[in-house]
Amino acid sequence: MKSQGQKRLLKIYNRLFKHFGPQSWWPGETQLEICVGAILTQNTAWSNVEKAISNLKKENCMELGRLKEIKIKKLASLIKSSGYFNVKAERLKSFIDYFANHHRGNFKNLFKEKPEDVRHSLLSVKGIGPETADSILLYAGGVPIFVVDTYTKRIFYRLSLIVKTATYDEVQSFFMKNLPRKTNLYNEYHALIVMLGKHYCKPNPVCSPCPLKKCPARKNKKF
DNA sequence: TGCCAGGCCGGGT
DNA sequence: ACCCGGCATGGC
Repeated sequence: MKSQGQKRLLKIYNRLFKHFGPQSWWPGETQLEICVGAILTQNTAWSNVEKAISNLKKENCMELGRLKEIKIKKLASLIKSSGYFNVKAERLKSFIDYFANHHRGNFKNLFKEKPEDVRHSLLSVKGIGPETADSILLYAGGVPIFVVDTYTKRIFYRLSLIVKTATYDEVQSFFMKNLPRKTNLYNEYHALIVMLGKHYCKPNPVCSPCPLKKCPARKNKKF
């Protein structure tokens, strides 16, 4: 027996999927690249991250050994376009150190632990918070865990499905309680939410062509 | 031009 | 336990 919440979330998903088509995330070729991208895109437009990733590749630095050796200043200069380049260089380094030291730089080793344990240890790495950890779990590890971001909160608050003050964990469990635990569904759903958010769901609600017709922000209501 | 972008940390209350 | 400033580039 499906609850109202379950039906509503699936309906929204279907509408977004129909509108935008399959997203086939993550936009990265390797598991390492997904992790790097997840850190670089923190509070940053993906277009800025792309340049940084292309710089890293150009210097053959999208590779564990090189990332271990590279000096922090050099790394920062390569990822400049992604913003916060000093903190992000530190964060990349702390992830790389953790990954190399605890898992011998092998993703099979990382993901063979229980997902809760992987999440917990990722969160203990300085610079990796819940969204980055969950992005790594879902998109690099194929773990069925729902990724929450600012768009998710904004959109589903406007749809009155969550409260304004809902925490990351609260929003995540709302989705996971109301959706089947399917990696592919979570993968596409989050990607579609980002797509919607980028193009239609700005902080200042002026969203007339938004495919979610029930969203009150279409009428420029204040939130 | 100011606002915004696929967060997170650390210090202060 | 919350709250807030700091971190920074690039696109519109």
